[in-house]
Parts: sequence; structure tokens; C-alpha cells
Amino acid sequence: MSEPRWLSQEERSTWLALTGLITKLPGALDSQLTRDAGLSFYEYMVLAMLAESDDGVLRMSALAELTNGSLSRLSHVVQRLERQELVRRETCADDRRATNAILTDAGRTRVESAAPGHVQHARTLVVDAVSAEDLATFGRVGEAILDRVADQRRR
Amino acid sequence: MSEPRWLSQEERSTWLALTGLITKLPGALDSQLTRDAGLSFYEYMVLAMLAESDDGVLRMSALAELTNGSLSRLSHVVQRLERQELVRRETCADDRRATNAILTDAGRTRVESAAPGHVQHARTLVVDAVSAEDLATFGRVGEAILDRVADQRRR
DNA sequence: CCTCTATTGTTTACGGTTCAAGTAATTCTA
DNA sequence: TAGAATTACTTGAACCGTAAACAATAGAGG
Repeated sequence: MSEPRWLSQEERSTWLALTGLITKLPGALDSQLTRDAGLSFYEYMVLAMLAESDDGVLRMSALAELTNGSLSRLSHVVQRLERQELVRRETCADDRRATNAILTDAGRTRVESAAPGHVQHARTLVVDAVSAEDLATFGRVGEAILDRVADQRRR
Repeated sequence: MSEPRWLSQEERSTWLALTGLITKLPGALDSQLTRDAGLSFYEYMVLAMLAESDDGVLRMSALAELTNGSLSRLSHVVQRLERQELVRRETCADDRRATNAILTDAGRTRVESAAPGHVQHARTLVVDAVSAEDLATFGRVGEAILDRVADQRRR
């Protein structure tokens, strides 16, 4: 292999900022949520995506997609949420391979009580930390990166 | 608590892009590195930071800082790297509480062979995915967020 | 129909991370 | 200068995520 194109100083510092983000931010989100609501960030996402769906029902595969998780991870997490009776599962009538995850009343109560603190934290750490314009650019770049990651995954 | 300020549609999509990033990117980096070099991303970072230091020597606490990891995590990882003889440890002469992590020749060889592929992957997924200007903005925003996270941590 | 393949999800085993506790050296304080 | 507090790191246990194997259903092709 020929000598690779190394990163310029500015590229490198951006790259390090991103790697810093992906290693530190998950912990920051988890600790606020576990402290204030007894949920991991991923658990919160599962409940939140269910709550935002019309009737609190989503297929496992759809839920995995929405939460950016693998089906296996989701399966484990839903099992734990089921033990706390925040979610229940039933096999889908249309397609008996599929499973619906269903938000219980207790589950809805729990997310709704967790949401304000979480949103506030998202504001403090991110949304209110920069100008609206920079934030928009940041979001677009993030989406471009996610597209690349998805491409990679597909091969 | 009063009704929180919910996120606007654009803020929300940026937030979701960021959460997508922090849940998917680590796996993408890990899989390239383990496939091509038998290292996790964090292990790579440890070796890379050592290789970039003058003499391949850094205190554990400095290394933890540079790699965005906890001292505990680093300690476990260095223990594993030590078993593969990529790194060794010795207590620091100046301050006998401290430990120096030292890159071995085998360790240096390993990072150097892993680096080109990793940098190429960083380019494909991130650096070459957007314009230089957007990338710079992205980096600045990332750093601003990291500052907020660090503030949070200090309380 | 009937088989073969693809889809959907679960489960088990394993490895890694975190958290809490422990150890040892150093610095501060009275 | 003794004792207390702090710093620096390690360790063990509990927990979580991933990967691989498995099971069940659906669809497609002959």
C-alpha cells in the first residue's frame, strides 16, 4: 500500500473532537438519565420512540432502526424493560415472525417524567451550546457521516 | 418543574443525528480496526498516543486524558496490551505513585501497520465526506460540546 | 404444492466497561 | 512531624453489548 494521505492539523483536531465525543457523550447522557430517571440512554430512546409512535406500538425491527441499535441489543433491552413492566411484547398478527413492542401505561408515565430533564440536558450540552447556524451545519455533517457509516455496513 | 422548552424540528433532527453518531460510529471504527489490525478503537488510541509522544512513554493519567478514557478502563486495556507485549509498565521514578506506560517495539510496529487503514477509514467516513469548511465548523461545535461535557463532569 | 432462501427475532457465550473498594505514595496541616 | 487528606493507580464483581448459532415464519421459484 502506498503512503496514505495523513490528516492535516485541522483535520486531525476535528477528528479527535469527534472521537472524544463518541467516547464521552454516551457516559454523560447515561449518567444524567440513570441519576434522574433510572434509565440508560438507550432504554430512554426505546421508550421515547414508542411514545412518539401513534399507539405506542412498533415492530422490533423498526424500533431497532429508530434507536440505532442492533436487533440483538434491542432484544436484550426490551427483555429488561419487560421485567419492569414498562414494555410488553406480542407476536405480530400479520407476520408471525415479527414481534410488536408495546409501551405500557407505566412505561409512558416513566418516559414522560424522564423527558424534561433529558431535553434540558440535551440543550445544555449541545443545542444551546452553539449558534443555530453552526448547529444546523453540525447536524448536516452528522447526517452525511451516518450515511457513510450505513454504506459501509451494507457491503 | 415548568414545561420544558422542547426541541424544534430542526434541533431535534440534529440531536438525533448526534445520538445516531455516538451509537453507531464506535462500532464502525471497532470493526474496521479489529478486522484489519486486531485492535479495538480504544486500544488503537492508546498505542497511537504513545507512538506520538516523544519517546513512547506516558503516565497512565496523561494517557487516560488523551484517549478520553477513565483510568480504570485504561488500566484494564493496558493490562491486556501488556499480555500481548505491545506495551509495558513501570512505576515512575519521580513520583512513585505514578506508572509509566511504555510502547514496546512490537507495539510501535503494530500501530504503524494499523494507522494507514484507520486513517483511510476516517477519511472515508468523515473527513472526505464533507467540505473543508463544514468540517471545520463541525469540529468547532464538537469541541464546544466537549467543553460542556467536561463542565458537567466537574460538578 | 414443495422446497429453498430470506426475514425476523431470540438466546447463549464471551469480552469489555464501569463502579466501588482497595492499596500505596505523597502532600498538606496543625 | 504525626496524622489526615489527596493523588495515582489497580482490582474484582456486576452489568451490558456483540457475535454467532438457533428457531420460526414468509415468500419465491420450479
